[in-house]
Amino acid sequence: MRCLWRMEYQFRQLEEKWQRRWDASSAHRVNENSGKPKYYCLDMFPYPSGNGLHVGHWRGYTISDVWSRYKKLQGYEVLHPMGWDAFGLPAENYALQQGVHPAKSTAQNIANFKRQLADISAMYDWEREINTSEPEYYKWTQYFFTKMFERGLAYRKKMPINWCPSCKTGLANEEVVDGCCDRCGTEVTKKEMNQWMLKITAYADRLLQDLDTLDWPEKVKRMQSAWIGRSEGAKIWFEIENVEGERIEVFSTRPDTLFGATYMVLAPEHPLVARITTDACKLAVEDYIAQTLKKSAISRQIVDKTKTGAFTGAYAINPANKKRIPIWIADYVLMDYGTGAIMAVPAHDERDYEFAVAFDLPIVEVIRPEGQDEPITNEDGRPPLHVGPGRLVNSPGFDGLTVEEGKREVVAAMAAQGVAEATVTYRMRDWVFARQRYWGEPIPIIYCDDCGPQAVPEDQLPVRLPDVESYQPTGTGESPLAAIESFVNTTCPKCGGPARRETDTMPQWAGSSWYFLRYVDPHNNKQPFSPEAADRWLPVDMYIGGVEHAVLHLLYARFFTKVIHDLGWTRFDEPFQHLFNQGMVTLNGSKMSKSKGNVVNPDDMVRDFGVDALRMYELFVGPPEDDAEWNSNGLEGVSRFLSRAYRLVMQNVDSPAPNRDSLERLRHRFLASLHERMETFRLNTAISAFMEYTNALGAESANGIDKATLETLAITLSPFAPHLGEEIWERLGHRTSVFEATWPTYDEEWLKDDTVEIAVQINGRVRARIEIASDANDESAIRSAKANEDIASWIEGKDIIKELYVPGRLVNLVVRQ
RNA sequence: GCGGUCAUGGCGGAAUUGGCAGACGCGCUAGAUUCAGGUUCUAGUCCGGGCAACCGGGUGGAGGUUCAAGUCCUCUUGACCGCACCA
Repeated sequence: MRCLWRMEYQFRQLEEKWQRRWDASSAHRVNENSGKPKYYCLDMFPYPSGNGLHVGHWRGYTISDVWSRYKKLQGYEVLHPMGWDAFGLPAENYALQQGVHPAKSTAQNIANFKRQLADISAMYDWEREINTSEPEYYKWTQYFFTKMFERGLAYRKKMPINWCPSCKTGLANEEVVDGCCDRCGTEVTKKEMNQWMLKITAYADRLLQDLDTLDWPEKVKRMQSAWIGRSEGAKIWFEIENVEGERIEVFSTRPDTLFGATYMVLAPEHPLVARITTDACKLAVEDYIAQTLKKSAISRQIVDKTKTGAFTGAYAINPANKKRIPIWIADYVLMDYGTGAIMAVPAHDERDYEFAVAFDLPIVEVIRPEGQDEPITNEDGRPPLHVGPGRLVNSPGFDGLTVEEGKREVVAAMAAQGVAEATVTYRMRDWVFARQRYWGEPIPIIYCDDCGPQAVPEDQLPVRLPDVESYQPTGTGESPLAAIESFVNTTCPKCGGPARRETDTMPQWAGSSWYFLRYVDPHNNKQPFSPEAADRWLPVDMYIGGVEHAVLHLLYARFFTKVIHDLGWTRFDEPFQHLFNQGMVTLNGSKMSKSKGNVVNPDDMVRDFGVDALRMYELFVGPPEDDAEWNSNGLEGVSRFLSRAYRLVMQNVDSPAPNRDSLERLRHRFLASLHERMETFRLNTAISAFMEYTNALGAESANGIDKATLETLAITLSPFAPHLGEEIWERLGHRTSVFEATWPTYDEEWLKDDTVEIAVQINGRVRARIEIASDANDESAIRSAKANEDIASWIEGKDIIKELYVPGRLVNLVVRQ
């Protein structure tokens, strides 16, 4: 007997050994000149929080690394980088809470994250590590902002924006979830501020249309599409009685119902409200506006949908039939959407109907369902609500048209009179891009009294974030930078005169909107990246991360990529060809988080079971896209498998058996099965394939295992368990890394058998199993089935009314009862 | 309210897309080894009946299409996700 200790799977020594070798040989460096086809596999880079990694974070990183190594073995030059999304609220709030300068706490957190990430043994090329908070990086984030400014895509506007009273900063619409701050959960208020905005709405149509070209989960595409919220309709202008020079502009998706507009509603914040309200109504209107402002965003939108409102005393003229219609204000009309004003058609809109009932306003039917001749009246004497299709009525000149025809013709007729125009409206708003916080990229704009706002020229970038003692948010609507004279006071790049710097910073999402471009050329100090390198590596072939960024990062990154494309930097205009959202890991049914106290620490798991075992369990725990409940027993199962596999290999590695057909057949079948499962990304079942294979090899091991089998195991296991793969490969006598090897292919010939066992069914129930030639035709298969003695008793004396053979699977005989 | 996803043993989950339901792992039962225990190995394990061969039932529920349904269709129950007065 050989030394027993060599048979045991000593994962700790083994893993340390290979990690040292990989480090020493810079095994994970990308070779730009290999001549191999490229593959870009990217993780959503983390913001380095103080909490460190748990086994849930491991899952996505493991999936992407297994995939990267698989692609490498398939002959691709794989770019698999990692970096830090280090600017922004999470990092800054953590720093404030700890009382440590964000630069310092961020550096500490990065060091800790990097140590923990190293445990995964992913093939990250750390030579390409990037950090969005370093001047070498954010110089270029600022550069792209100046380019947007020059193109009119970055502009300043005074408007009420979302404000988080706890984080003391303005927020983008995308950062407000259910009326609360996405970061801290505090209820968001409105604040009138002069803001930097990015004109993402100019790209709305492209962002929507190009979704079709992406290999992304349908769910994420639906979310982005809903967020963009394109709707076609018309602008219509209404004259106001006794008010000259002003018209009310509304947006409607149902211009066909214009004749049924019996009143109008303005949002309480609408600028015309004060102008048109009559003296008699002034008190009630002002009272209602005050009430509305008191209501928070939540109660206005979610909790209470009862219709309230106030009459302004003013009347508008319906341009279609010249009727006087009252103008109301109500909080069910939102200033943020469309024009902040609507024409109300109570007969054909649920909300308008409720409002009309509540305030006893007239309801006029203008769309009648197909096949109905007479008007219908409810018990309360009102026409019923009808939102579906039908034909126009009570619309002189348009009666009898369908809804679709009506939309076209009414708009055409009104447009001819200059009171309407077909148009498209989006739900998506422009991107509020300024934050009144310290820890972000300073917005590179200089205000000159003579020349106006000027972009900081490229040769003066980066505008460095000053190193200061006090970085607490002020809450006044000004950034902490505003108090730093030496930062604020500067000279105008155009006229050289005294000028002031913009003191707001960029949001957390700025740096991550183009980081995937920097990885291809991370040390370039002349350009954000080399266009040649970008066009060589991008778009990203596989982007892996959580679904929580569906309408934040993923939308912003697409927008930036399109802008950068339009600036002439790249040929592509979509960054991520294939997106994969991994499911989260739960414990006791809920997402792991430090605050819930249900985190499983990967450091402990690595210590007890090893890196390879934890990697494999992260996949084996369930389908990669589904949420999965953590179960340490499952980890033990995988660990046992690795021990068995290791033992099986080590028993045979020094004197492999000669090749034989039974092993060759098993091997090709395993490879076929593994191939199928890898290509369909069913990584949990790929692990099962290994278990099935080694179980089958266990039965063969009495006669020894051949070298081809052992090499196959080494190569195919290595994406999952890279240390074990390398070890086996080396023990087989190879001097180069297993990752220099080629993923083995299978031969269809070995998948075939001379005979095959099929089921014989009577009326769809399995009654026997028979062995037949695999190339048997229908006739002979059915003959064999009938000849079977178990089947004989089932068909004896009965009429067979149908018989069929599904090749290689089953025979079904249908008999009359 | 609108849109979407899903439901399979004691548990996590398989099922080449309409063709033998329950692969693989966990857990459990029995035995062997070691023995202080764990480890390791062998066999069994959807439910009911039977010593057994075998028989009957079975993929949330009710119908339907089909020679054949976890898979397709209709209705229904429950869970989860996204959006939510978007004109």
